[in-house]
Amino acid sequence: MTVPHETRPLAPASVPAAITTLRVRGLRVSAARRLVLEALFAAEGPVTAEAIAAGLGGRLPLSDLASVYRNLDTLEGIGLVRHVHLGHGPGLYSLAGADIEYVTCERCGAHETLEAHRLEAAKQLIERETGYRPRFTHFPIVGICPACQEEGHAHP
Amino acid sequence: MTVPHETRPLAPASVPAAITTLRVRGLRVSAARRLVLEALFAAEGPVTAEAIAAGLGGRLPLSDLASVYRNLDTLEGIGLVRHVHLGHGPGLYSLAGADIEYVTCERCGAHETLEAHRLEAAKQLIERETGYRPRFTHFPIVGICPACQEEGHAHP
DNA sequence: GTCGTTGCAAAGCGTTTGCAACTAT
DNA sequence: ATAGTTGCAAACGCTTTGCAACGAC
Repeated sequence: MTVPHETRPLAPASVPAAITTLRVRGLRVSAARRLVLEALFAAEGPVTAEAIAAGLGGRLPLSDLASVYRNLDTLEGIGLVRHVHLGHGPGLYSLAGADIEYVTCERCGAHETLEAHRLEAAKQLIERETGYRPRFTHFPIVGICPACQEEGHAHP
Repeated sequence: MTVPHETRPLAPASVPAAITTLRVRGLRVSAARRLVLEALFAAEGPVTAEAIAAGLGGRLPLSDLASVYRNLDTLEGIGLVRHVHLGHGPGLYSLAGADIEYVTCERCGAHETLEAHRLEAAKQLIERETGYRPRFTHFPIVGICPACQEEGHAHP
């Protein structure tokens, strides 16, 4: 998915609900695909494909990493899943529910989630100034968190 | 450099000026290092390490890609160079001159540069709302450019 | 039976690292 | 002479791809 979220997020309420969506779209319901969904429902917060493949550290069966990536991509394509890039590490995947945006600290990696409407005023200023309509869902706002600001500007 | 720009940007005026900075810092002035600087001065806009190693497509001698990365890192460490990640591709390097920030389109990859002060009001709103002080120099604002907005929200 | 999907292995991309040879100081 | 630096090759982390076997429909 080069351009995610072109489909409106569907905010699945449960694994069965998500599976119904799969069937409606004519996609098959395989064990591997079901596992990805279960992992995303079981996880608290966004997780790596690696973590899903590892069964969230033992809570679920292992699956093949390549298949996890393929399934995440498929699920993202139909709007059930989204992912965000916080800093340089691996992408973090989650269910495509509420309209969530991210802020992350480029110094310590801390991050926060925000309901999109809280940034609406700022986004409109940016749009007026640049013409671009900002979306902090796939790539976050990157800056310096409060704790790192207090540490002065010295190297840790 | 995990956290770039900790040193104030020095805005070198010319290759000789940058080389003076190298000497002041006690760093050696090798041919490879000089070539990286020449490439950055010769390039119009930010360029990939690959492009520098390729001599900007013939305009300069070839150099070793690993050395280019090491030198870019060194030069960034002393504040002569910065780099930005626009989308998923390779990092783009430039001389650390004026306080420039970026906006990029996640749909078509277009991007614009902005003097940082133009976004000051928006950044203050974000800081008030999140506590984070935004910096769009290393990671840009990502959104949808005017052209892609007009194309509606359909897939291309 | 068909065709989407899987698991495995291998490749891909951008970047970093180990190391002996080199060279700026 | 003594570091810092180079070039090469090999590894890295994350993600994608080719392909035969498999399984949902």
